[in-house]
Amino acid sequence: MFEDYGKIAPLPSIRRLPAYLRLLQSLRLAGRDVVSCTHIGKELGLVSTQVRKDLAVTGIVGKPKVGYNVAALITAIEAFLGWTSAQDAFVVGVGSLGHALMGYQGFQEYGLRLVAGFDIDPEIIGAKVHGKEVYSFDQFGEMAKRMNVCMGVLTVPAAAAQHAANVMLRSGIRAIWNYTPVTLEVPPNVIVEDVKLSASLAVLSSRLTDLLRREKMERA
Amino acid sequence: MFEDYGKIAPLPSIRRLPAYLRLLQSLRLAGRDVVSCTHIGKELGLVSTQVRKDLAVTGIVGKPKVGYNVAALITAIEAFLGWTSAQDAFVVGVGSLGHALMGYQGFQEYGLRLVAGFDIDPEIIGAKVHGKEVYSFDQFGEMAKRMNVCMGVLTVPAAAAQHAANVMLRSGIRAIWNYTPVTLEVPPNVIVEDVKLSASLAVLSSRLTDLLRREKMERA
DNA sequence: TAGATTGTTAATCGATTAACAATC
DNA sequence: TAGATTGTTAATCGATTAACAATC
Repeated sequence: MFEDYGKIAPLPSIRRLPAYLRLLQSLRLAGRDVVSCTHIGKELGLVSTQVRKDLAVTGIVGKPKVGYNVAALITAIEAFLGWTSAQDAFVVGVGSLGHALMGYQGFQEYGLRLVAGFDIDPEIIGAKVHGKEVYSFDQFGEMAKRMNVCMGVLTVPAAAAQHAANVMLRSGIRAIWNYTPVTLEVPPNVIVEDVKLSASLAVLSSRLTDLLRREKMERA
Repeated sequence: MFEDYGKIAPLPSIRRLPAYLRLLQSLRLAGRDVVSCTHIGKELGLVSTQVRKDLAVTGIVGKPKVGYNVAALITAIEAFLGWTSAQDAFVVGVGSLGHALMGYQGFQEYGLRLVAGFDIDPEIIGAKVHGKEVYSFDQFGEMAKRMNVCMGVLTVPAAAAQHAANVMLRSGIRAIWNYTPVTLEVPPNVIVEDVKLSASLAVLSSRLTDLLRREKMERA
C-alpha cells in the first residue's frame, strides 16, 4: 500500500512561505493571537485565496470567522521547511561572497548555521572569518563525516564549481546551495538549489531598459 | 494609434537568458559559429522548443537546418537585457553583503558597475571597499543626480529598508535590486526586483527534509 | 442571528511541451 | 534530395483566481 509521499507542494507556494513567516513573527511580537488570510494578503500584496492555498501546504487548519492562530502557524511553517532545529552547513569557497554569507546573521532565522569555511588558498586557510574557522578543502570529506554535515554552500569561481561539487558529493553532502552560474551534474538523490543572481538582474535590467525606452518615446 | 509596447516577454524566459548567454560565450571562445536549440537544450537541461521560444523574445531569427549565429545571438541577448553598455549603480548599506557585492567581479559580465557605496555608519564612511569609495547616505541624492545614477542595490538591515528606499526614490532612483526581505512600497514607475535568499533556502531545506524523511521510512 | 472567514471545487490564465509545415 | 532545424500553432500542464457551501 503506497502512501502519497510522491505529492510535493508547489514550488511557488514553498517560496512564499518565508515571507509569511516573517510577517507572522512580527505579528506575534506585536501581541496578535490570530490573523486572517485577508490581512496577510494585504500586507504582502497577495489575494487571500492564494495565501490560504499556500498555508494549507503546511497542514495547518484555521477556524472559520476567526482565522489562524499566529503561534501555531509559525510552528507549522517552520516544521514544514525544516527550520525548527538548526541545520549545519559548510561554505565551500571563501571569496568575497562566501565571506559575506559566513558573516550574515540573518540565516539564523532560517535555521541555518554556517559552521565552517573551506578553500584551497593557503592565504586564507587557517584564518577565522566572523569567528568561524577556514579549513583546507582537502579536509572537507573528513570534516563532513566527523561533524555529520550534509549541506554545503557553493561559492567558488565558476570554473571550479563542478569539481568542488564532486568532492562534496563524495563526502556525503546531500544538498547544495549553489551560488555559481554553473548547471551542476549530480545524482538524483542529491538536491541542488541555484541562486541565480544573474536571472534576477536580468529581470531588473530588462524591465528598466524597457521603462526608460518607453518614457523616451512618450516624451518624443 | 497604439503600438503594442504593452506586451512584455514572459518572466521565466527572461530569467533563463543569462544562462544561454553564458553558454554562448563559452561556445564563441571555443570557436563555434553556429548552434542549434537542441544543442543548447542538452547543455542546459531544457527541451529544444523551450529554448527556441526563449530566444525568440530577443527578436533573433535562426536559419532552418543551420541554427543560430553564436555572435549574433550573444549581441541580441545582451541588447535585450540592456547589458551592452555598462549600467552604473550605487550600493546602499555596506555591511557584509553590500561589501561582498561591491567586490564581486562577476557583475561586469552583466553590464553592471557598482560605482560607490553608501552607509550611515561613521566607521565605514570614507573607507574604500574594493577600490570604491563609501559615502555618507546623506550625500546619496546629490551624488545620484550628479552621476546620473538610476539604479540602486539595497543591502541595509530589514528595519531600515523602506526608509532607505524612500530616500533613493526621492533621488530619482528608478530601479532597486532589493536584497532585504522587506516588501517595498514604491510608485508604479519604479522597478523593484527582490533577491529572496530565504525563498531559495526554503526550497532547498524543505526538499532536503522531505528527502531525509523518505529515506528514513524506506530503511524502516 | 448575520457576517466574516475557512476549505474546496471549478474556471481562468499563462507557461511548457508537442505537433507540424516551411526551409535551407 | 533527404534530413535536420526553425517558427508557429495547438494541446497540455500547473498555478492562480473565482465561486460558494460550511462554519464559528
